[in-house]
Amino acid sequence: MISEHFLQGRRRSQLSDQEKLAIEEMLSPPVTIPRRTTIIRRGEEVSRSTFLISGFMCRYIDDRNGFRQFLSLQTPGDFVDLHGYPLQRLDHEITTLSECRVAYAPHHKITAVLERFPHLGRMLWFATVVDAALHREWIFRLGRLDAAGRVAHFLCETCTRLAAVGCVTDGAFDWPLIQQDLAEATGLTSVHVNRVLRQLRQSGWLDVSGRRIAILDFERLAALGEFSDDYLYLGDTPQTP
Amino acid sequence: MISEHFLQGRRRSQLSDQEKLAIEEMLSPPVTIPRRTTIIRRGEEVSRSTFLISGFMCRYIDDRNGFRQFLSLQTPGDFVDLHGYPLQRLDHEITTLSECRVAYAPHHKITAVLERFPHLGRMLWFATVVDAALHREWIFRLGRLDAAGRVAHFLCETCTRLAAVGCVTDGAFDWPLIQQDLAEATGLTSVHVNRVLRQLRQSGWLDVSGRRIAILDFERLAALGEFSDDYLYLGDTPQTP
DNA sequence: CGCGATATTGATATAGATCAACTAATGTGG
DNA sequence: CCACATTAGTTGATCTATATCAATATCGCG
Repeated sequence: MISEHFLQGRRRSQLSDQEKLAIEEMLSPPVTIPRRTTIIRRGEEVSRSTFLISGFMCRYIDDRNGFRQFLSLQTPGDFVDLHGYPLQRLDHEITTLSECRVAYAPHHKITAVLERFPHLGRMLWFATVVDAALHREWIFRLGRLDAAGRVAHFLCETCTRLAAVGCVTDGAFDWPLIQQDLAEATGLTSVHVNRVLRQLRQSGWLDVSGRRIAILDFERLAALGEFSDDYLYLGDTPQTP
Repeated sequence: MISEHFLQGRRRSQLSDQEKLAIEEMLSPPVTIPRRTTIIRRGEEVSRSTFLISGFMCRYIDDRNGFRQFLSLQTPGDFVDLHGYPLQRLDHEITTLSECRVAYAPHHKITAVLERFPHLGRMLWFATVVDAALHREWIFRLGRLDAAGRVAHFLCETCTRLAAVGCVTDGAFDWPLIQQDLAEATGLTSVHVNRVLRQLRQSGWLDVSGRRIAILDFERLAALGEFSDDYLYLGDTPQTP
């Protein structure tokens, strides 16, 4: 099942078998996109949304001088631009960081499905407001944490999200981001990210080798980054209205 | 009409008279809240959402040491915590900055109304994803702009939003925020905000007097803050699906 | 009028940026 | 499979924007 990771670890259990099937039916056959490919540009009108099956993507905004600010890291199971369905025009770019497997949901199909399954509409709405909750935590991270805290917080968040979709083994996960990407996510320079990583490595809290990261001391990283996973809305299953 | 400013300047024209009436009916009678009153705390379960009729509110997250990061400034016509409807538990605090007039929408009433008016559901969804678009721009602002740019961008955004609901005359609007608030919105200290404001005042781009702000040179401020209003989704009225 | 809250200014400290090599990987065509 | 090119990572030296600390001035209100 293509969308098996959608809302996994959140309220997926509230989806009926019929609804899960309906999601599958609104998705096109999966396609593969090479790494570092931009699939949406700011200002673009969109008529379909992208579901990420495997790989990493990110959303970002470029400033006047081409400096880039990441807005989100997208991991398997994310409906990357579901907000494009109500918005119809996007205010940011989207690009692949690794080779990605995706399936598209044409907006007219979403509309058709939601007419038959109104409750599924609330679940999709829920997915977009969780996305906004992540944005809020990013604002906090950039506004109030120092360099080490930002990196730690970002890694804790990513690890927790990846764990929820089964992409973490023994605290380690694939990591296609280069240090420049980390810098663009945390509002730092790549030079400073490099120094922060060294510090975390030397403390024995982290291991970054090649294209993989191992979190060795999650507790300490979480303390450093003032991370708590409540804003991810994992694990709880109150009824979606 | 209590909710006359809801989605004003956006897709309000798509609301039928019946739908506008339905919104009115899901709102409780307006109440007044004194300035600097916290109405929601992080982690709190919510069973109603708050519509802001007049006054200013803000959402924020406190860090471990009580330092505060604003996540948003809420202006008249905002459905401040509509995302609480699908989320059911909030990940941030909400407080009034000035005396505010609000009306509450109990979630069970929203549910009832949406059953009768599915299209209204898409409009509410649209309102929450626009809110997320603002969050994204705040991430950009904090991650990529310097102090003066952040202040300028924030003021341009606020002025544009207030203008859309008719709260700006001759570039001037009420301003209950103290410099400490501006600092908490822009990730700076109040001392530095003070210096940036002086600079903008001396350049003749701005006039801050008492509890009012006048934007004297919007163009230059917008250039300084790399502001463009596209992410506010004003003025266009593509059909909400 | 007087007191607490807010704004302003100056002096000094510092986290992180910038600039500039240099090294280590990774990839590629012959 | 090697030679070379390209990309990514690392380190040191220096600079600068903003924080911090501290004092004073002004505002708004009871």
